[in-house]
Amino acid sequence: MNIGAVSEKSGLPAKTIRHYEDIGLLKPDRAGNGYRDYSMVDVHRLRFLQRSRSLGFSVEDCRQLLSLYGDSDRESADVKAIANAKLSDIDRKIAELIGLRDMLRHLVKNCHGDSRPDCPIIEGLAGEARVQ
Amino acid sequence: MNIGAVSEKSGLPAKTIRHYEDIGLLKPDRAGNGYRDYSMVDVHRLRFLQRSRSLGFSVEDCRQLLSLYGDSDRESADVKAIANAKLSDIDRKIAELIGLRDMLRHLVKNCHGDSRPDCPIIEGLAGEARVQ
DNA sequence: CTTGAGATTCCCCTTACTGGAAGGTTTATG
DNA sequence: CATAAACCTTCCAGTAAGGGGAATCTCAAG
Repeated sequence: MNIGAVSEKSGLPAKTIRHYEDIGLLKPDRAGNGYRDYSMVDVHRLRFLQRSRSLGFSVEDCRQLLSLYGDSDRESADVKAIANAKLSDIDRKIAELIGLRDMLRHLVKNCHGDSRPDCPIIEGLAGEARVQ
Repeated sequence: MNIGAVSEKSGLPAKTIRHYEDIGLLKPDRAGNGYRDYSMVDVHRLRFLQRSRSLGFSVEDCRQLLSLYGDSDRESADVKAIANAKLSDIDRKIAELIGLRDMLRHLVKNCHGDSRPDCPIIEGLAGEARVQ
């Protein structure tokens, strides 16, 4: 599969896919003409990268997550530790997104017509920032 | 309030806070000694930036979100449109995080001891990528 | 009054892409 | 077959969003 098809299937620009190869996140075969030749496994890795990058995980986070199944030398205990750490991150992100969503919903609801909302949304914006 | 205190309250490094000022996301007062002097509103904006950046929103997304309450010239319909667009993004992100979490949980559960997991997790990694 | 913590600016470095040039390949068309 | 469009290659340079660290200044404590 050529890079264009993979780009479409993964939702990532070809530039980014080549970049991920440069930094060692995948190593597609090469066809006789020099074109990169991707497998479905590559597509899966790239879709995964697209998802987790857009959710705020760093490339190094993604590399760890990808190593969870890709590295057959890795010990199971190690896999579990990494996965559990990432699970905490994910739970926190979910909670924060829900907070953000509720805040925005409140803003939309209290935004009644022709002038700016007069609710004290600014405090909601900051999450649990009730410090002083 | 000096930048150190604000850094602690917002969870952002001082460097980043100055950077956000450089790109126009806030404009703290200056004390007589030249030090930046932050208000609680600044702290709220920064906490908000910290949260939404870590959730994968770009700085420009954040700028729009911040403008939802900061710009008194903005029309309400405009506010609603932006907020609703961001709400869709947030809902999608939440769904993706939940998918990621379930995938990782499955991995942890099926990771029984001393060798690499033998479940076909690689397909789970790619989300709903059942294309061919 | 000096010493250490914290502030300032400035400049360069890093991460993670992104755009564009210059050129080779494949595919569709006259 | 020719040739043009579409797609691929590498390479180099630029952007976005900070981070490191020097040189200097200021504030609080002893």
